[in-house]
Amino acid sequence: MGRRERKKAATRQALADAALRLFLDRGYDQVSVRDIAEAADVSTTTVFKHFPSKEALVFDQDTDQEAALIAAVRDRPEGVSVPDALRDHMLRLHADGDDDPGLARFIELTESTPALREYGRRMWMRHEAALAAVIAEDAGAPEGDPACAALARFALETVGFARGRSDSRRAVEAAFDLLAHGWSVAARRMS
Amino acid sequence: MGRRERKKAATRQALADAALRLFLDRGYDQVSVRDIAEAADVSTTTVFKHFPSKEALVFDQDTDQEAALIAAVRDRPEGVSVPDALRDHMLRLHADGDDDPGLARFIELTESTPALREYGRRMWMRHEAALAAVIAEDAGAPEGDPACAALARFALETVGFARGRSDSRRAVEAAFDLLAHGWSVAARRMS
DNA sequence: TAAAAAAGTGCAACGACACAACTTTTCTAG
DNA sequence: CTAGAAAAGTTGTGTCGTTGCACTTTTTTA
Repeated sequence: MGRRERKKAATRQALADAALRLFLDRGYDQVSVRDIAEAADVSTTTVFKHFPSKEALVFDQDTDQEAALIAAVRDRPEGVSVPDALRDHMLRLHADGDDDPGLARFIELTESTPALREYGRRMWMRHEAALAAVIAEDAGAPEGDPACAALARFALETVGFARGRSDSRRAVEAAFDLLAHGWSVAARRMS
Repeated sequence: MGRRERKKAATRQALADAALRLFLDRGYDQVSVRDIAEAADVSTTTVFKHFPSKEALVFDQDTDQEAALIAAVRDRPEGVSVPDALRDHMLRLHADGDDDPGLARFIELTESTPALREYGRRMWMRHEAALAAVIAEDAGAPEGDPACAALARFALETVGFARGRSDSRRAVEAAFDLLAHGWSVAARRMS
């Protein structure tokens, strides 16, 4: 990696770090892009050369969730259904927030800020097509099969559904209970 | 109704009309709030006294969809399950767009504009709590029961899910097929 | 009927973001 | 090793959505 790309990555990182620090400190709406630019010692417009929007500053680290999602379906243990594998994956995601306090702070920030909640949801839902594709492939259904797409959509929705609910674990389980039975019938029809 | 309220309603209507006309004519992003204000001969600030945001100008007519939704569940014919009743309701909504050309233009506008799509979705999803409540009441489940809430959320999601899909009717049906079986099991457990 | 409460309206301004012109830095071809 | 292409960064300027403050008008109450 050349010096150029290293410097670019460095400014990008500096911006994301400064943004997160300021957001956690003062709250998202109380920090302007100018503040962030100044904290990272660059001009305001430079921020938008690195990030498409103010919200994108928060969701910098792309912890390739899509790959994990796909792996959860494809590499599930023998005898486990697709909905069950997805349910376990979602519950695991929830559990991650419980031990890492930094991640918990991050989640609390994104949940309490409407703009960030929406943005995060959009990012998360982008994986619908990819998830639907693995499900279809796994079930031997044609690409773009509505039942597979619906399962993908609903499964992804569960994390948004669980938020703000008193018992989020139970909410996820109830949601997947709803999906599991219908899926077993649909899957039987396919193969 | 006093003279004051009449004038207020008049300006509000003038704004909504001007906005819709301009949006359909030039496209949402090509029309500024200042344009709309000028077309209705008021100042820019006045627009926001009547509507909370630019998007709200489009969704002016509140065709109380929530009541229809609740009625679809509560007044469903004997022997029809809740998911089936909701599926029929959603399919009926889709059919509405096919005969009224004005509504079709409106839908096309909201679907092709990202900001409007998001806003419309948020408005639509607001009914989740109310829908979950009737479902719970109907099933004899406690208020806030996760399974009922999940069914409400997923049922509302189906309209967003069907959009942009080649065969939207089939998409809705596939989605409800997924829900119906799981629901019959859950409902059995309750009563 | 006078005063106070409430509602309507507008000006100026802020914050996010786009765009263009220009400078500086890094990479690459000869 | 150097000239110049290419990319990164800066500055300035402007647009658009949205809001706070001040002002005016209408309605209500004493």
